[in-house]
Amino acid sequence: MSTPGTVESVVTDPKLVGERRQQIVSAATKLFSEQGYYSTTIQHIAREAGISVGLIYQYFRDKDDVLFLSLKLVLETYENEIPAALEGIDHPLERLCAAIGAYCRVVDKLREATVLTYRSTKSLRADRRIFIKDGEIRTNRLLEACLRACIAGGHLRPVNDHLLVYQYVLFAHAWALKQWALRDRYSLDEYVEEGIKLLVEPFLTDKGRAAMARFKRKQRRRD
Amino acid sequence: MSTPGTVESVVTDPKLVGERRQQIVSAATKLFSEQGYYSTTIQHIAREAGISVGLIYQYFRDKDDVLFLSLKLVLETYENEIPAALEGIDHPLERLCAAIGAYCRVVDKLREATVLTYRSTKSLRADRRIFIKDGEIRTNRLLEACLRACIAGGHLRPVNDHLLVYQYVLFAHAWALKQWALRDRYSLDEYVEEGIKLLVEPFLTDKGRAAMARFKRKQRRRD
DNA sequence: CCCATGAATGAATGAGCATTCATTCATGTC
DNA sequence: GACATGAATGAATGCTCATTCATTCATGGG
Repeated sequence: MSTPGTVESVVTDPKLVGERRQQIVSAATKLFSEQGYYSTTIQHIAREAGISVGLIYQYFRDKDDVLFLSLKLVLETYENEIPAALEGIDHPLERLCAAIGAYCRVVDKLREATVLTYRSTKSLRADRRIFIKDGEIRTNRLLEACLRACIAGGHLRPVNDHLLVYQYVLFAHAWALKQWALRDRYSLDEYVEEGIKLLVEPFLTDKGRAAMARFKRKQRRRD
Repeated sequence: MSTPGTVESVVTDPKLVGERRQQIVSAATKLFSEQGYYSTTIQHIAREAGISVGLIYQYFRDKDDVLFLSLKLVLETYENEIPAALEGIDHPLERLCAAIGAYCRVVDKLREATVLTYRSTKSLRADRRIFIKDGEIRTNRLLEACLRACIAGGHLRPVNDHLLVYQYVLFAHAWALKQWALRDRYSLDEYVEEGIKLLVEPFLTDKGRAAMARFKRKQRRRD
């Protein structure tokens, strides 16, 4: 029982389980994000979700389970939305920029919850912590693939792709982590644009620079 | 009473206060880092420090106070060690690289405690949280000054210095935050070197590139 | 209409832990 | 050596939760 990625429920109807858990996790994520894991009580969560305390224990074994599914949901959103944003984009460079932009936009949407992953991953049981980290690695790979394609296509000069991807990730996360310092200096779009100037453009080859200029013109026409 | 940056003590002898607090904070930092703030009890801290529970309350008003001084110590270490590492270095570029290297080295030394600042700053009372953030801003300014000097001296081309400094900070913090992913790929020195390749070298002017080459030769001779 | 089954409730339990404080200890002073 | 002062102790207090479970509610089939 209790494989790392799974959470057990007393209730059997899968549809109901899905709905109730969604309801509980959504309330929990809000409260965990605002006040942290330990300051949030099961009674708070129940009130916020509009259900009784006991009901939570019909759908989760314990509080750790609730945190786990909350964090898992955040990571899954990353894993879903970034590929979705790349849909239909062909040029490697454009894909890379889109991926960075998408990452930042997801972080923006899940600002509080992203901070939560930094604050609370360590509060999880060890096996689940690893599970969550794997999710992060999977997301990184999405970016890494975009970056590698740019290098392979000769649009970016060869660089330490592994580390550069980390910089992209950190750049996106910073939008949530350092919100207090960035918020009143940049809009989200400006932030992304400046990020690309710092973390993509310096590595462009001549070929890449030409392609990039084309996109920028195209984009300006779209605005 | 209780100005944000101060902590009150029942004990009056300043020397004793300094020693005991050091002893308590050191134990607390260790435990907070390992298990988090809420899972660490005052009784744990007392045992780890080899003193009684009651004594902690002679030197700290409450548990929040202990966390606060722990975090404050980390920030102060940053603020002290980075300038110390720049001592006697004149060339702006060399200062910038030294500052980045020093930052990474402090993070390495305080690896667990640095993670703690991310996990637990929000557990502090609001006014103290601001105090801690100010400390971070002050540290950033150290780096910003180095970076600006490089630009002013024509060694780096003009860039968004504010954001680039954040990338430096994140790069250093990542050494602690993403330890599990970086540890077995890079030694600390390699990490710093690769960081400079990604976050400094791309912005070098011709003049800067020449200067950089000189330092590298000098450094190789030193090894 | 009567049961059986699964869902939902929320008061009660009990463990854990921050904080207090009555007491003891160490020292310096006269 | 008696006293005063400040340090140190750790058992006791009281509060805050996670978790349980006896009970109630809703439904659907017979």
